[in-house]
Amino acid sequence: MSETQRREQILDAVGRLLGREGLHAVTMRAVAAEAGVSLRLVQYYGESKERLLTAALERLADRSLQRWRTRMAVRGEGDVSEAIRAFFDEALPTDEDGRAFHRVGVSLELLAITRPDAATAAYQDHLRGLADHLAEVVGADPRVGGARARLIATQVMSLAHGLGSLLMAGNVTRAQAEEVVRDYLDRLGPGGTER
Amino acid sequence: MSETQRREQILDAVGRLLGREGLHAVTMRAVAAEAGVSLRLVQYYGESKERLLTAALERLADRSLQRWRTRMAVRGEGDVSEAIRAFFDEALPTDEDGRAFHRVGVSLELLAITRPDAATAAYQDHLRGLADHLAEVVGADPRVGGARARLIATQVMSLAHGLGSLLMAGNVTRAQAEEVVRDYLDRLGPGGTER
DNA sequence: ATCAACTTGATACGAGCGTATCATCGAGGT
DNA sequence: ACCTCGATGATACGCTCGTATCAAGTTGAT
Repeated sequence: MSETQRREQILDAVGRLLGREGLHAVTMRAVAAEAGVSLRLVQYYGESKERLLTAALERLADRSLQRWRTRMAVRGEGDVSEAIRAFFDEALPTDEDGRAFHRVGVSLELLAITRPDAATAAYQDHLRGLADHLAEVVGADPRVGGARARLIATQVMSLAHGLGSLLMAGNVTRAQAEEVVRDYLDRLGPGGTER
Repeated sequence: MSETQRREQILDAVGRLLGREGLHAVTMRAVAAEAGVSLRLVQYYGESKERLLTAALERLADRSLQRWRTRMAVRGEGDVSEAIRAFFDEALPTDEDGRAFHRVGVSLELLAITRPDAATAAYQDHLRGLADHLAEVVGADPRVGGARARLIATQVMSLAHGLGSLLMAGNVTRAQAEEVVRDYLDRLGPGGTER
């Protein structure tokens, strides 16, 4: 097995643990068991727990961004509000995959908030990448200015993040969340450009 | 020193630790040091770490809700969008207190998400209490129906939570956050009732 | 004053953590 | 064929964690 394959095998295990049980479940030994390798191998490729976590989080952030990018690319043109709706659809934790991703996100957020870590950089990179791309999609509509596209992107990301949290906590149902999104989009205007 | 004073002294120490350094910093020994008491006392009043954490989180949640309640009460009547603006003002982590509270919130969220804990109940209670009160304030306007008030409350809470995360991560500036809020309120309509 | 019940402190214990050590394996260049 | 060096496994070390234990101190009713 090649070095990069080994590395991916281990980083994937970290990702699965994060998604399934959260940050506290990620120990070197748990990663080894999840990946089906020895503890020594996790040390060998991960170097240290901090490096391992950072690498895994960067990988996950990259992946999510890329997944979102390809989804948008395949969708092609279309209404801006349609694109935003697709973003919500992708971002809200409605299935187990989405919930796992949300757990990863909250873990990363907590890490970034409470430690002057390298995780901070990973989190910021991820947010910036997402915001950039979303602003680009919104700004593709000629009726929307660049600065306004950025604002809407921030607003949409915020709403999606917060709504995701309420959804995960069981504080709102999926139907209620969808209604909130629909209402937001309605008020944004059919072209996403009103005001 | 009375029993309840002791209890508060210790729970406050937990709260300070959570706000300053996050969930991972809360150990029985760290709580003891922060409260200036012996480890044994923390055990004695906290019973166990899980109970201690749960009690501290419930206390913090209650407090924040109460603070928000009194703030709204003192404000008295006024425009609905004015009340929502005040909510954002209170909820967004713009000063160190607000940031500490946000750290507590994320800690609680992660706990609620990754463990079938008692923390889950505390988190849900807090969210529900906040949503109830916010919906009540919004619904006080005769132009807003009850169901719609609930929807707006959910939307506002989501936006505030998500925007707070972006703010904490340094992904948006305070000015940008305020602009996003202003834009949202503008689109909501002067009476908070449009559509 | 006495005794019982509750408080407080010092210390110990077992478990799990991240990390380090050391020996063995296996493939590739010479 | 040999030798070298990265890859892998088994095991150990030191630390911190939550919790338990035991003794001493304190308080209040009688």
